[in-house]
Amino acid sequence: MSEELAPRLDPRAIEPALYKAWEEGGYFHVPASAVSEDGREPYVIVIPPPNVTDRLHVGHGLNNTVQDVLIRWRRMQGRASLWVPGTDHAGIATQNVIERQLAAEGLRKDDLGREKFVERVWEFVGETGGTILEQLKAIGASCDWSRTRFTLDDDLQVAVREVFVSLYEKDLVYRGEYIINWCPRCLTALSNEEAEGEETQGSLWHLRYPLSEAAADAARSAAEAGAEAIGQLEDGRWYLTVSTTRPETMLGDTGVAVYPSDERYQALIGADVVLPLSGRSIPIVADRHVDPEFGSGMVKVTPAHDRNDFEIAGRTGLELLDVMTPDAKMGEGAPEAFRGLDRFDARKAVLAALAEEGLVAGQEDHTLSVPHCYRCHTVVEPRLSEQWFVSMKPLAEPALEASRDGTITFTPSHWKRVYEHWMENIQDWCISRQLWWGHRIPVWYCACGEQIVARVDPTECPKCGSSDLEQDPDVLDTWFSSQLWPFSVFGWPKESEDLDVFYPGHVLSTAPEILFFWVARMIMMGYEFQGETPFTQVYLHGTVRDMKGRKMSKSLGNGIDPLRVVEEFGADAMRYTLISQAAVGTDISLDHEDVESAFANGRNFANKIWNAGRFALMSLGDAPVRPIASVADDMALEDRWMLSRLELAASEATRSLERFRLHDVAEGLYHFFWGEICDWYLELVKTRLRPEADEATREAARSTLVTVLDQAFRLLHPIVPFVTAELWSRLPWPEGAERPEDLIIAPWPTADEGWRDEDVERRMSDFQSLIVEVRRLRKEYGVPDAQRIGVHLLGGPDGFTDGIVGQLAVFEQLARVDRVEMSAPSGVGAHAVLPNGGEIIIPLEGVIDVERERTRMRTEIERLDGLVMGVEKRLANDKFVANAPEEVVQKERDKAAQMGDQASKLREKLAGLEA
RNA sequence: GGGCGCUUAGCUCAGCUUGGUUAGAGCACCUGCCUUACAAGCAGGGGGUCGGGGGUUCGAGUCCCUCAGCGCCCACCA
Repeated sequence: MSEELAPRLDPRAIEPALYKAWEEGGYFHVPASAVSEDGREPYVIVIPPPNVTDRLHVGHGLNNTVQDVLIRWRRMQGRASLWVPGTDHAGIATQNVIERQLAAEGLRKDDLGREKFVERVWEFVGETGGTILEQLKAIGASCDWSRTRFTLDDDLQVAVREVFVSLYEKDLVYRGEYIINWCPRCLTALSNEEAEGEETQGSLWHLRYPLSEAAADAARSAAEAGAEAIGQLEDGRWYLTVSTTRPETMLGDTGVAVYPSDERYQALIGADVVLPLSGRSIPIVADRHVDPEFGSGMVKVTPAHDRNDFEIAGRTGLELLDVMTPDAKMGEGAPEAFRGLDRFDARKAVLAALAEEGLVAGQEDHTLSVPHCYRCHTVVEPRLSEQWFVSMKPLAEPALEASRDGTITFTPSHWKRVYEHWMENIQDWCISRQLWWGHRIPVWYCACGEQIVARVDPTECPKCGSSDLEQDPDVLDTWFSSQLWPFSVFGWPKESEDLDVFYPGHVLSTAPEILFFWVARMIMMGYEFQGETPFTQVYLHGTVRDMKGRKMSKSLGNGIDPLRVVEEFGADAMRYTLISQAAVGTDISLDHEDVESAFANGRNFANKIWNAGRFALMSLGDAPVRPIASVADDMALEDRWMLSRLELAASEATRSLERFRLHDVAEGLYHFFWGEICDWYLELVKTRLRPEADEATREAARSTLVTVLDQAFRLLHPIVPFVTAELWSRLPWPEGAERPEDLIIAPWPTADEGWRDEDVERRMSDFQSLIVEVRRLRKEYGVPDAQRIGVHLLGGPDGFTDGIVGQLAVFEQLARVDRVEMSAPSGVGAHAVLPNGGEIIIPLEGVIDVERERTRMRTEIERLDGLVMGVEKRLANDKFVANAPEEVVQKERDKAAQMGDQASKLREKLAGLEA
């Protein structure tokens, strides 16, 4: 502590150097031997790998701060605390970025060809990939960087193949032609999770389909029987009515369905309909999927463009007719007049053509959920297509059980139900993607018809011996590789000490958005391939939103750049601000238009810590510090109080961390440091620390101060690592005590020193209320700050006034008092009664407005009387006394007595004033 | 259509699991202070019928029912 510290914290001056020192000190690196040889208990978090192309946004800031807080805390607890970093190749997202780049150059991906395109992506990823990991360092993330992985690394590719082939061998991966979600812009299949429904205001059109001549009699009798959906056109033809929200799909209709036992239409089952615009004859079939209560009770069936219709066709044998091209234009199967039209133009054209023929029966407003591509937001088109799927039901069983039996816990707990509901209703997962960037599907096709699914690229067909094999052109859904992340990062399927030691991990921290995409699938894969869960605690934090409650996003332009926040206010300020708002289960809102005030709280706190540390270091000086135990006899009330509060703060912080109550940890420590250490302790010991103070009392204060700051910095370190580390390293150290090498590994306070002392806390509380009351009276009567006053103290519990005598010096300083007397003053004065019954009277002849003082006292008496009355009413209630716990009743009695006492003292005083 | 969550000070939110001091915090606001750690600060203060209604209870912000408003998730009603 030789150099002067700046009066204002400059994070840029300390943060980069500290981070570098930690990294070089090897504190982030955890080899397997740390566990296997040292016997330390592991604590493992595997990072949710951000997309390689990502830049750090405030959501990452929050998620990674949460993880870092947990990792740093456990590290200080002596755990082998490992945080594995890495990035995800993010199939569609990354491919889209490159495609946009190409578009800017006037190119399309086909101009390059697959190989060149993939090369180009690798090049891009090589240049910018991992930028986000570098950015994580700026916020202080203490990852084991030596373990950084990428989901497309060679050995992770081995893992992906092993899983695909192994699932195939277990009949859990299959290929088939089904209706899948198709993005006509990305030109790829999507999983159900990747098709995000969005409430949209659309229309429901009612269309008339003419029936064949042969069905006329059946139609007439149905109409006469009251079937409203059946009618007669002007030209005499009979028609039926169907409804749709997507009229263009009618071009692909291959049937009309009714509920099997729907009496209205029994006669029509088997009859033909003449599909308008196409002129094709399509049959009326019976299928249980139809809800006879809805609409006309008749449904147009478009098997190639609707999932339900596809299933109806499967049951009834209706034809599949694809009328669209991959980019969602009307195609081959559609009547010539419509070919080449975009689906939405075709919708208008179809409606116009139908209207011309008098076949549009009506249109009504209809809100429906329209699926959009989660990457490019294009409306997803259900499409008949041959794809690879994972059969999920068998995989879900152990993953569901793990939640039910509590092996895995969710914080906040309500996500447990959401997770279980999804698992219970799980659908098969479409995993093939018509993209170039990703894990290529390890399947080869031979001209002889053989399909080869292999871990290693085959050179010849095992059936016909041909070497003319073609690999499946598709890649796997990006989540197929990220679901293996908790064990693929440790080298699986190779056996390794890392895997033995660090799997399973402990906490998975992420946003709820990817609960199904990722978290659920990791759990399933963990059970399938490791036989146990990949982690036991799932912590789902809130979303960062702007002041209007909108999610922060690039497209809305309402984001906050966390690197700018770090640059301007420091990583500590950002971390504290985010964590202090991260109450379990709630979103965080920050004002993107006023970043300074959004992070002011964190910045101010970091600065407060800095200044308190600066003051302490200056006051402590270089002289040796005595061990805390050796100064116990010389301690003042505030020293004992401070140590007692320290122990309370430590145990509360630990308890909150264990329950992921990070918001409580942050606020609790904020209050402890600012409200107790700074506002009270430092003020109380200021004079005792001066060189001219009595040696014994000075040394007791010095030892206590060093102890409390050392411990407070440890408690604060996980949240605000930089400012605490900088100050901690400069703290003088008690003689004979062992000094940890760095704050980052200093043992976490255990709060078991036996410093808690309720009597001390109560006495201190009396003393604090005395000071606050004097200050309040001074203010109330307008006594200038500079003016010293005299104070008379009366009454209070036994020992109260004696205690004050011991604290006279600080009392005089903190309350700006120059005389304290234990007697009643002769003249009038400002009067107050303390909670413990003690009375304060400040003689202020000439200053006091007697009338005002009376009014004030009357108001106070009234307030107290009201309270006492309430309490007495409760005490008079036999049921209360009988039912309430003993201590509650006792508290009420004490309260009544205490307030009654205060009131009567005021009354006495008031009488005196009035006389 | 199901499921879940939210509604507490001007703003953002704690507190509800396990009912029991006079309901808290940060920011904002008002007043006085550049008191040699800190004006990004210090000291003091104002501000809430805990969304409406009903119920259980000696006692409800907390538990139950109900209504209203907001939000999220899931779902194949054409």
